[in-house]
Parts: sequence; structure tokens; C-alpha cells
Amino acid sequence: MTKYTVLPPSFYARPARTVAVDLLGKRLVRLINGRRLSGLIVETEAYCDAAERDLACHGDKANGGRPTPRTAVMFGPAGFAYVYFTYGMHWMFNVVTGEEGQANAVLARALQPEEGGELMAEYRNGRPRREWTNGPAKLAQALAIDKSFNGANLCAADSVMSLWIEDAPPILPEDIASGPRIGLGKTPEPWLSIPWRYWARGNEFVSK
DNA sequence: AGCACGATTAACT
DNA sequence: GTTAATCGTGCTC
Repeated sequence: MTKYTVLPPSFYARPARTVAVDLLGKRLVRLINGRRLSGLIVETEAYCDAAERDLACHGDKANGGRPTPRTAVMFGPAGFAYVYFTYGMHWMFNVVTGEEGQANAVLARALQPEEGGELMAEYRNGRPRREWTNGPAKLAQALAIDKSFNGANLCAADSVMSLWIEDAPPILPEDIASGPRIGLGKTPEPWLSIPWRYWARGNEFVSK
């Protein structure tokens, strides 16, 4: 018997919005030298829901909606990591969702720390616990997620995998809030304001 | 070949 | 509230 259940490909192979909501409360786990660093996902954003053109999504914004070297992973099968670099210094961790051939993904924006706090504090330069994982680039830094995880299989428990998501009790629907996605800049409407960001209402680790 | 800008953060005033 | 940091990517010339 296993103590933990790794989320299977079927969990991810659904529309981005569905996965974004269902990921709330799940546990993101990073294994480093046998030590578990983990946190419960408390904030997500959905990009490129199936069959809906989403000009906020890298996969639709670039190259007329065709894959590019950067976005290729988003067009691949669900359950893989899409990790990209932005602002010249930050990594963003997403999970690929939906059907292969379509650019669907969910951005992990915040975690509630569970295990491995000592290492997370170190990776976050000694900042207070509240600031370890309350933002997409912060959680990537806290879990040491970088370019090497782009294209990583989050479901293959038998590989050298050191990153996955475990099942955990869901957040109750009445405790889930939603609103417009953050940082979309010049993205046109309706995508700029469409409420595809979801978070655990009242959780102190939700990004500012 | 050159350029504008980003699914952000931290350190300012 | 404002802004520097910092560089890969995709688009234009």
C-alpha cells in the first residue's frame, strides 16, 4: 500500500478550467536528495481552454497558434510540466492539460507549504514562511523548479522523476473564489478580464 | 541582426 | 505607488 496517490494522466486530460479548479488542495511535491518539499496548491490560472482561442495563452499568442520551440510542450499530452522563463529571471511552473494537439495548461500560482520548510527557506533566501510560495515565481524558486523540468512527466512514478502532484482532499466549492488572471498586460478583451484564476478563499498564501 | 516585451519580484520613494 | 533587474523568445526589417 502506498501512503500517497500520484495524480494520473486522466486527471490532467480534461479542460484547463476543470483541472485548475480540481488542483486546488492537491499537493505539489518535489524530491531533492531524498527530501520531500511540498505544499498544497491554493491558487491556479487556466490558459487556453479547449477549443476556445485564448490570446493570453502563449500557445495561442505566438506563431498564429502553432507550436514554437518554447510552447511545444503545451501542445503535447496532458500530465507533463510546462516550465518557462520570463522577465529575465523567473521560472513559471504549469501543468499541461486537455487533449494532445491543443495548447492547454494550468499555471500554479501559490502553495501552502507543508514539508521541507527548511530547504524552502534556504532557496527563498531566508525570507519569512509566508513569502516562500505566495506567487508563481516564488514557488518555483522555493521548490527549485527550473528549465530542466520543462517537458517532465508528472505521472511517471517509475522514472527518475522528482516532481509530481499527489491527491489530497478537495477545496469545497463554496470555498473557491475566482477572478481575472494576473499580469496579462496588453492582452485584449475578453481574455484580459475573463475569470480564469481560482484560489482558496481566505488562504494566507494566495499571491498579492 | 535588431528590438520590444513579458502568466514577476523586491526594493525603492 | 513606482521602478529596476535581466534575458529568451518571437516578430520585424
